[in-house]
Order: sequence, then structure tokens, then C-alpha cells
Amino acid sequence: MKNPLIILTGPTAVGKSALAVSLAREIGGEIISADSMQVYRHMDIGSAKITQEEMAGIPHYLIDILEPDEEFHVVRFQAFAKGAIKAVYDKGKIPILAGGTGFYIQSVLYDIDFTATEEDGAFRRQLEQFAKEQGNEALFEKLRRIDPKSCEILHANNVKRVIRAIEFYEKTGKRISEHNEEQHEKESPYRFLYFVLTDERARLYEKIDKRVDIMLKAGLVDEVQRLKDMGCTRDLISMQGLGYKEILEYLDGECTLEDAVYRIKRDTRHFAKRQLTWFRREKEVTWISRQDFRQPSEPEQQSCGQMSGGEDAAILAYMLRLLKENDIIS
RNA sequence: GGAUGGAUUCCCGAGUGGCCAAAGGGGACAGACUGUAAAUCUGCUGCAAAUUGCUUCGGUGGUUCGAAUCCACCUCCAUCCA
Repeated sequence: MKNPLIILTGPTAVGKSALAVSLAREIGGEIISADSMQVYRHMDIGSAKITQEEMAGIPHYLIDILEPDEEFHVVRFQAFAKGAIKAVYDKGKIPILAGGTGFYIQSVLYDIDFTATEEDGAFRRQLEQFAKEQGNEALFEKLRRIDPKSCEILHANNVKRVIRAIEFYEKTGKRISEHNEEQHEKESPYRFLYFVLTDERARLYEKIDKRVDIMLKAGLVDEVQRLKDMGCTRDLISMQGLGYKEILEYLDGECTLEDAVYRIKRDTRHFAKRQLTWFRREKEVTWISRQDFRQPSEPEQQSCGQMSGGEDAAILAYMLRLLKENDIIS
């Protein structure tokens, strides 16, 4: 029998963290964060990292495990996550994969093989340079000669991806399109339930705007200043996070704070939309719409990162029921 | 009261007689994604229908074969002079 795995995800600011903790307490679970930014230490406010108190004694894995100047990507995530999942099983507990990075979730859920290739920055830079000088189309032509199928999937302007496809072929001698097709057919090694928590769009956007304001009040600018003082620059992966790159620009005097804040809000909304698009495409997901659980009389949720009493309780009860029905928990 | 400048599609903003349903940007909406994924990239945006038709460029009326573009008056806004 396959091992159980619970996934709880959804767009940013929908209220996953609090719900994950309640669920963990209820079923004897432990939480594995599927978040590309919360892995970094010293990045608490902007990444909306869960606090020690909010964890309420539930172990959380993959939070605060790297310094901001360290590199992070799916392959590393997958390795860490698999280790954490095993640790949770060893304790006789159920792992709850919670976080908003759909790609990361997929990598674990279907145990995708990323075929190890050693990092070759020089090769990538060379191709980047080529694209800059000869144009995106010229680079695309290079790919067409080795892997025409990828050209049907990728867009010529998506230089990052085109480079990866070329690199994959150079390093492994295989076409990435074929490799992807194989991986696509994989079945999950877990018996799982994949919850996607969502809310009405307008409501979600409102929450995002509000949350950014809260981050600012909580000292986001100071946090980024500290990172800057530590020597963090914009080319770090960690500094590409929402809230960080914009404030960094402000601190470098390239825009006003007002403008930076506007862009953080806007880009976070865009991000939430992209997350939703990802989850829609993912098969085997269980959607949970907040509005279906909202009592008309219930007062507005007071602040982010906090359980909204009745609503979350109702959602939790619903999740527990489904988990039992599907034999994920007994 | 007078003098200028302005009013354009959700927003900003170009257009100054036909090639204009109207550049460009933003937003909104939709999508892709298998080692940077909070990243990267794409599409779409007046309404309805096969090459088309219909309603749009502050309002009303006019000039013209033809107007967002020219004229008259009106409304509102901005700046300046009283």
C-alpha cells in the first residue's frame, strides 16, 4: 500500500498556513513547506513566513534552511522534501505538503526525475549572449535543429526555457521534450489528496493588497535594508521574490516607495492568478472554495495569518471527511 | 468677466478629413510551464455575426461623398489675466 500524503495549496494569501496547522493537529501530521522563498533565513516579513507561535508546536520542514545567497531550485527542493517526508513517516506521522509553489508540489507528488546535470553557468551565459546578439529567433533555431518538438511547446521569447532545453540536450544527449513526455505519464507513488484552497477573485485581491500594507507596517523596508547590508544583490534568486526586488529598487533610489508598493501589490495579484492557472491544469485536485463555507453572518477575517473561526473550522471538517472517505487517514 | 489649453474605448495616452473600433502602455481576463517557478513567457480586451454588420472618441447641430479629426453653440476641467 502506498504511503499517505496530504497536499494543501492555493493562491498566495488565501490562508493556507493556518489551515495546515489545524489539520496537522487534528490528524497527527507534520508540515513540509512547498514554498520557494520561505526556505531563506532573514526573509520573514516579505515571504509571509509562519511564526513560531503560529506553528503551535507542529514541526515545519523546509523553512529557514538556507542563507539568502544560496541557490535554490526544484531539484534541491525535491531532495529536501523527500528527506523530510521520510523523516515524518519514520515518526509514524502523516506529511502535509503545504505551500503555493505548484511546480515544487508536482516534483514531489509525481516524483519527477530531473536527470542530474552539473551546473554549467558559462554555457548558459554563452547562450544568453548569443540570444542578445543574434536575437531570440536565432537561438530558437538552434533548438529546432536538435529538438523540434520542444519548439512546438516553447515560445521563442522564453529564452530561459529555450536555453534549458538546449542545455539538457548538450549535457544528456537526450531531448528534453521526450524526457518530459515520459515524466508526464508517471503515476504518483503516494495515496494522496490534493486540496486547493481558493476564494472569490475580488476577495483574494483585496486580501493581497491588505497583506502588503501589513508587511510594510511590520517593517518590510527595514528587513530588505538589512539584507542589502548583508550584501544581497538583485541577481540572487532569493532577491527575486515579490516584495524584495521592488523594495531593493526603492532603496537603490530607482523608484519611489509608493511606486514599489504599487508594483508589489500588482505583481502579487498576477502571481496569484498564475498559481490558479497552474492548479486548474493539474488533474486530481480537490478544490475548496472559501465562499462555499462562509456563513453570511460571519464577521470579516481580522488579520492575515490567523484562523477565521467558523469558516476554517467548516473547511477543516470537510477535509477530514474527504480524507477518511479516500482512505488517506483512518 | 476675459485669454488660452483640454475633454478619446476600464485607466493613462497617441491620433488632427478616408488606410480608425482607433497606436502604445497599464489594468482586467485567459493560457503555457518538468533545474532560476514569488521566476520566465504567450494570448486577448466595444457589441454581435464566415470576408461583415452595428454602436463608439464630452453634448447638440452643421460643412463634406466621407469627421475622433473642420465649423458653430453648449457643458465640464486646467492654467493665466481681471
